[in-house]
Amino acid sequence: MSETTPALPREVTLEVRDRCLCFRAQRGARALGRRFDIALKPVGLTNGQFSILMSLNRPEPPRISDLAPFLAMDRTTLTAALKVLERRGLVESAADAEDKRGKRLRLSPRGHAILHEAMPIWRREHDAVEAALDGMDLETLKAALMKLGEL
Amino acid sequence: MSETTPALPREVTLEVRDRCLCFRAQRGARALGRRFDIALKPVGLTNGQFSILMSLNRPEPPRISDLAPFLAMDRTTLTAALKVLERRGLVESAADAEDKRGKRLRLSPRGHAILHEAMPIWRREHDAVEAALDGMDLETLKAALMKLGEL
DNA sequence: CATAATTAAGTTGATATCAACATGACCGAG
DNA sequence: CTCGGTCATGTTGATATCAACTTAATTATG
Repeated sequence: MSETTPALPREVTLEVRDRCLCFRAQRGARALGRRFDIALKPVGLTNGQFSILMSLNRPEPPRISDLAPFLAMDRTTLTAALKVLERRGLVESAADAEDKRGKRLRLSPRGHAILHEAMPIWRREHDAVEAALDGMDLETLKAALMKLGEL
Repeated sequence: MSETTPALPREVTLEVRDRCLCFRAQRGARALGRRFDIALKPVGLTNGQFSILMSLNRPEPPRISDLAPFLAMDRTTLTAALKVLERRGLVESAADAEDKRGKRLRLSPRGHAILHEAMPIWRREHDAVEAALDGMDLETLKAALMKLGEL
């Protein structure tokens, strides 16, 4: 006993700091999410709500379990998020006629309207972010992030 | 009143789907975080806890407000996360001798030990993720994510 | 058709995230 | 020295995140 644990060498920490994609992804996602949260605040949406509402704009109303993999989001997280959006009247849900286990989700008129309001903000903010990434290869970034989302 | 809101055109949704970095970053970060959470479970750490502990391994014990910008994390989020790590005895804190407002954070011996245990897992997992990104330009990805974290 | 396996959702409990607000410590101007 | 501004941190309330468990409906098997 009383065996002294050696301190984790500083070089190991620097190896992680230099390589870790997970850390960088969390960090970048937090910062970007915060930025869009602030920008979208005037219309009363968070970046996540904006993405969820946008993903509901489909010809065929999706079910929760269709959306979860698309958003790479846990199904139960989505359930909780939708509860808020339904309460606010932005999303409507109805039991699937074909399969009573399922639930079909669609944008309400107010849901459409709020997205309309949000679009100019999204465009302005997105342009600003792209400008800040000045010169970096956007296509590589987008492709890599999509790939990560499919892990 | 009763002015019918036009549905958000499908093309607008497709524009967002095609371009939105925020959506892709959240999605990728969720998937990647989940993956590391699962891999690190045997040692009892989440990806975020791993990153926080790792960022504490510095010659000079940092304060909360030094770490928050480094992690691009809200200060109060960090406070909450540290509470858990302190409770588990992985992190120790002490009031800054020079400035009693501040608090210096450092890894306990158990904190060092758990990082030791986590390292082989992190290496294996990170190698696997890099392999899955097969051929994509890692340096561009890392640089872009760092840049996003500084927004 | 009856029962087992599967599938879609919901619930619970723990942590994560952040804005808004509150407290106490430091510091500079007068 | 003291008062006003700033700084470091903490607290609260709302939502986000996910694993584990539960319920109800469907499907597959014998």
